[in-house]
Amino acid sequence: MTVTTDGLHPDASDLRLARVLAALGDEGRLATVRALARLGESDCTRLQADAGLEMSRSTFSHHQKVLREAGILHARVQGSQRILTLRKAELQVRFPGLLNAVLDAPA
Amino acid sequence: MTVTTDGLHPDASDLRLARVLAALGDEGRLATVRALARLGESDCTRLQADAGLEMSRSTFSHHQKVLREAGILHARVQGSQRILTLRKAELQVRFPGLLNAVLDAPA
DNA sequence: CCCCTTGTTCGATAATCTTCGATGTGTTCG
DNA sequence: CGAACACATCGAAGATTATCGAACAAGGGG
Repeated sequence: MTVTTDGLHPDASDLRLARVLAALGDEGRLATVRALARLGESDCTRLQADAGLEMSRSTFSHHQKVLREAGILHARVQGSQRILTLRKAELQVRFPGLLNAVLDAPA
Repeated sequence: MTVTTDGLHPDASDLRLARVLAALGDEGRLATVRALARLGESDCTRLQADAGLEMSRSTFSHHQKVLREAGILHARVQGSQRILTLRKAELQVRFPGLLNAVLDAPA
């Protein structure tokens, strides 16, 4: 059998539209997603800086968790840091055109 | 001169992405938008029923206001009722592909 | 082994959102 | 005019979310 979930990231088929939209419906999280799209991948510290977010580390961690639990980004452990990536392909399969529309939209 | 705003609906150029996404990031409001896309246009009472929303009239009015202030739908007065329509064209110009992606997405 | 860095989790507080019933406003109809 | 209808708005209660600092866990380097 194929294990499709790790308990941290929802399975691609479980992504719920309202939840994805709600996660993206916050300026800070939207900036985070845009920055991650530019960077391709990044650790948390750099991503927060690149997104221009002045908030505590714990608050950013919270927002990152919201994005992760909505299925928008993926985190993998690399040494002492977590490398974040957008789940572009899976989002495209489930909600065709959605992420691109968001990333291409004016600020 | 051209009057572009009526105080109730944001101007097309003022639509903010995060606000639009936040407005859509709620199951009830999402169902409302989907139903309105099917109906083309509708008064509030019928739209609420068609969207399958069991909530008080005042609560629906509140959600309708959130959608309107985000620039997603338009209300015009017709006699004693308000006729609601999606601002499809304006959304398409400002955020190409976004509304279609939402409407075409699986529930 | 200590310590610094990275990031999460917890507990508290503040802000925002949801929901309702009551009330108000304008419309239509008898 | 008066009742019935369609919605909006107000004010309050409850739920959810945002935010922070403190405490915690895991890695990497001296």
